[in-house]
Amino acid sequence: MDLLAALTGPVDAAARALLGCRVAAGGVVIRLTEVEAYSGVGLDAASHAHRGRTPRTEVMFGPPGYAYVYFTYGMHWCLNVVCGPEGQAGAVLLRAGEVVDGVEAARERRRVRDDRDLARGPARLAQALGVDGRATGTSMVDGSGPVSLESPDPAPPPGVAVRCGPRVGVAAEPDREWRFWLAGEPTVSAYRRHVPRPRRGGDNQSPVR
DNA sequence: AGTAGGATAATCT
DNA sequence: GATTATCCTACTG
Repeated sequence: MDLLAALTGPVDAAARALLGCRVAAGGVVIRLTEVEAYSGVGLDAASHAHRGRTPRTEVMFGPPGYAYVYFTYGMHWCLNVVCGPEGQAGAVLLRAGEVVDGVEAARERRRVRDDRDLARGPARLAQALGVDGRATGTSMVDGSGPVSLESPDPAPPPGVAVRCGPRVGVAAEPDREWRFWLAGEPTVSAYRRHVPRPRRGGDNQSPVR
C-alpha cells in the first residue's frame, strides 16, 4: 500500500504504518521504532491543535505528508508528520529510531557513548537528523524538502510485534494509548509519566494574610 | 536503577 | 505569567 494513503487515514493507524519506515535528512537515515499519534480539534486534548488553528498549528490542518517541527522546553526540536485528511488536524510524533545510515554524521551532531542513544527520544531524533523549525511545512513524501520518508524496501515482515501504551510525558489524556513501538527494539525510549514541575522562585502562590 | 532538579524560550491565556 | 509531546547531570540506594 502507498505510504501517503496510509498517512491520510486515522492518525493511530497512520502511526502504526510509520513504524519501520525510514526517515532521511542531513545525510542520516533512521528506521523508526517508536511514534505517537496526536489528533485534531476536540478529540484529543493532548494535541497542539486541540484548541483550533493558531499560527503554530496551521500546518497540521493541511494535507498529510508534511513536516510539523515544534520547539519546546526552550531548546528542543521535535519532528512530526502531518496525518489525516486535509482540513482535519492530526500528526504523528517521530519519537525514536535506529540509525541505519550516516552514523558518522549522526555522531557528529550528537555526542553519545552508545549509538543506540543517537535517536532514542524525539528531540534526539530531530537533532541526529539535523532537523529544525525550518523544515516545517515542507513535504516529506515527494522529495522536494529536506526530510524524506519512505516505506521499507521489502515490506516489513508480518508478525513483527507492535506494542502500544500511554504517551510519554503528556499531561492530558493519560489513558489514551497512542504511543506505538516495535517490541524488543533497544532504541525505544523509556516511558515517563508527566511530572508537573513545582513552582520555582517566588513562593507567593497564594499571598499570606 | 531510579529519581530529582535545572536549563531555557516559544506559545497561548 | 503559566505551561511545556525533553534532555542531561548528579545524586541516592
